[in-house]
Amino acid sequence: MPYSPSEIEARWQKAWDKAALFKATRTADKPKYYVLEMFPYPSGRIHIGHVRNYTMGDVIARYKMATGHNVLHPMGFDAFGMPAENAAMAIGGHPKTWTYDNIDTMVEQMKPLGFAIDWSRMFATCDPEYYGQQQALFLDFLEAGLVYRKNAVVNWDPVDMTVLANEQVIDGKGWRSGTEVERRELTQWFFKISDYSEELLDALDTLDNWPAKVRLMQENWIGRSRGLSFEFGLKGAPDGYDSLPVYTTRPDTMMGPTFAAIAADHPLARRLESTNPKIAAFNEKCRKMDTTEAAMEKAEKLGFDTGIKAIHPADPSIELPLYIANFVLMDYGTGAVIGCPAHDQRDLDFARKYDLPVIDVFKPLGVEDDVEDTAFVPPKTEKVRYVQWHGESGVEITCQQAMDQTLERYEANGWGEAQTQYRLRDWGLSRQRYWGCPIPVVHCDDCGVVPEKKENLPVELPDDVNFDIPGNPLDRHPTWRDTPCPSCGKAAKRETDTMDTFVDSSWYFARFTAPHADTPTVKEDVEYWMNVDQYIGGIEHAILHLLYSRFFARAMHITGHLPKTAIEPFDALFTQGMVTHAIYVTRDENDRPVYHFPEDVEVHENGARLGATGEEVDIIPSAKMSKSKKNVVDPVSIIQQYGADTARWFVLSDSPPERDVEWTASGAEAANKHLTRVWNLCDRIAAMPDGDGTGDADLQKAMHKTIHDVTLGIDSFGFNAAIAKLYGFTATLSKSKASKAVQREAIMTLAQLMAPFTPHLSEDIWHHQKGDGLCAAAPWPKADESLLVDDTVTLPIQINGKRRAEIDVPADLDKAEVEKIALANEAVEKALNGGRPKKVIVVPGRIVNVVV
RNA sequence: GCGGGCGUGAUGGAAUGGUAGACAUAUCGGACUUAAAAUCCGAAGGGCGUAUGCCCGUGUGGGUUCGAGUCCCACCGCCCGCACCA
Repeated sequence: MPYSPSEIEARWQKAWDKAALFKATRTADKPKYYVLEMFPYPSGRIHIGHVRNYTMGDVIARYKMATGHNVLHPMGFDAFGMPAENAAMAIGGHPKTWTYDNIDTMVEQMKPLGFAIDWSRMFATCDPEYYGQQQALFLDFLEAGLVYRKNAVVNWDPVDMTVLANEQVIDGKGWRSGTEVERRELTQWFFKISDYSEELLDALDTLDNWPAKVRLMQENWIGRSRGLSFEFGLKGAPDGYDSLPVYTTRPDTMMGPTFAAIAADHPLARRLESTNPKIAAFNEKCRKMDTTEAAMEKAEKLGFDTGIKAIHPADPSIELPLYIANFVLMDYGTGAVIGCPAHDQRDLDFARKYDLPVIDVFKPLGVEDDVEDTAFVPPKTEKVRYVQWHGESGVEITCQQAMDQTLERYEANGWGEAQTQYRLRDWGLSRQRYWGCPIPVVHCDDCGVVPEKKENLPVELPDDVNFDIPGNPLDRHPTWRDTPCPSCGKAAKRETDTMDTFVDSSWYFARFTAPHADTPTVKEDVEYWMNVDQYIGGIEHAILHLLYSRFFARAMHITGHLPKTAIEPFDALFTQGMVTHAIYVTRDENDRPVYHFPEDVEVHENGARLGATGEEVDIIPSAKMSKSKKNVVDPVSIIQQYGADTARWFVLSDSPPERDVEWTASGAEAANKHLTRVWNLCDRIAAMPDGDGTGDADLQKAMHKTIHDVTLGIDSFGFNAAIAKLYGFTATLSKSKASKAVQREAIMTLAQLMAPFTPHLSEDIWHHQKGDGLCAAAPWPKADESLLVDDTVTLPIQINGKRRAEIDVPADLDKAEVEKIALANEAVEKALNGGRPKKVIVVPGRIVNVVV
């Protein structure tokens, strides 16, 4: 019988369904295991990257089932967000229809992959059942003081009359209108995540099973710094502005500042613009800038001299010019900075541009040169010579020591005080858009901002909206806004802002434990299933999503929705790589790139050409898949061509899971060949006559080594390495002359070890070999430790670190004996040339190095 | 600009500081076949050499070590994030 995946896969998926194998249930007799992949956005079709991501989770889920766990492996959709509205604007229709149609399509595409998912728990964040509970959480957070309102800046498109997301702002212009974007201040809702800066930072140390790089990125993002908080006296400022609070992380530079600067949105700058048209014009210019940090950092540094003088707190004779500058951010620190050009590149560029003096505070040891074009910014632990040191010169200490001593001195003299600051800002959750979770509050003329009553939840989105006119359809809906005030009952207006979609994804993992409950969570269920034992997702979520979720878990604990043990919701995190694909490109007459689908290209020995015209094609290897570059691989056609098992096997086979893997047709072909080989092998063994037993011991030994290696591989996310071992064992088995019973045991073990990757093929082999029950429900094989050790080992002998010979020695031979044998080796004797070795290093079981 | 990461044969990659290149692709050779495909077996980092073998080799330059792809420093290139993309 030929290997026929389409038939096999459908059959066994039905069998698993019937046995309800993947339904997550709470029982007392087994430990639980919760494995979760970051849920997808319903963009339309599944992507080969999804296949890889969910296969990784599925390997873990199936492995944990086989090792005796109650496994929770759910799937859902992160379904609110801009693309649905954009689609509604571009092609008509309704975001809701577009979203749910996409979800249906994607579920239909995912099911044939045979994932061990409990589909009964599926939900989308745009289900009123889900977002109604999210509104309940919001109300609890509000009551607990975790949410507040303040003014904040948004990107405003003056032509489309709408708020733009950062990604909709391209080079400072609106993506549709092409007009210059303005900054506009709106009153918006914020989560008090900054109150938890210290805790979120300190608790990173407990996340042992998170990648170190993610913890480091979060640490830097939260950004704890110890610095000096002080006030400049102001000379020539308007009444009521006598002093200016400033914070600096480099107190030692207080000995060399040459200017001070404030943000264009600083209250003082706003006060000045009301009477000075030039300042008003400058501030206006600053406000037209992109609001992203990257854009601010890259933009040309601009300043406006206000004419006001800032008086140095430690020495009133120092008067610094006060600028308004576009690189100072109002929402970090106090919105005012001290400029020390010699030791900050940005300050130096600014000083050179506006002809400000540059005062060296310290110099490298043994160097006299003054700072010219490059600021001197050594690591804080480096010892330098302070040429400006509280009136002295020539003090040699580290910057850190200088900062500490300066802080002490400033505090002692009452010039300022030491302060710990965090870079982390509060999380603004208001979005001026339709397709999101409505913020459940009401604005009443008499009572102000009033929370909606819980019994009135969910506050559902109205369906009768259209997107012909830009702006938020909730704002112009004729009736939706009208509602009685929950407090006094008078006519009032609903909040029309919706929530950031990051809110939706900040607690879905908890909701999966009781997805259809009429409270956000259910005590017994969260207590049983939380925490997520293994979370899997892209590195692009290293900061925002993961930090927001950590905050949310704390907030949910405070409001009684999560146990204390779940405030760090993800015990282990794994960040997986992308699936990439070569891009095929030719150039048109204007040298612009023209992209081609892989199926239109014929790859030949030294390149590729277009099938239709024979034109040579440039190959850009291993690029991120994108529709516009035509290098997207459709999982549906791969499954039709080769079957789900091949797709699953291949996406994990060639690269370590944390790295990108390039999809190649030849690689998929090879994976398919291998599965066919295993299938044929099963057939052959079933049909073979009983042998004489030669090689039984060798095959058993190889089998137990493979069990050991594959188990280790799965446990440590070494899926590609585990697959390499499975290739090796398949080759061993196919050449084996062992007896039928031993070969049968070997092929069944191979099927089991492959089952997390290729569950359908494994199930079929299991069935053919008459295994008990379902392979997916069979207990994981155990390696016999006694068969894992070899009696003899081959040791390489190095002479001066270069390999020159090999010796075979008993594995348990002691060091002195090994050294004796090594020194008697021909190559070693030749190198020694009758002399004695300077040193002999013997690493048991590893290597011998003779130094001559 | 700031923060984080990555860089190994023709290609994807393997390698607790211990024989660099496992496994796979592409390539080449052989078996089978009238032939091709499929399948099976085998070769293979580069250079020199009939060969035992010798030299070189993990982005570049330096350092630590008996020993470095792995650790440290600097540089180059690419990727991710930068708070309203999901």
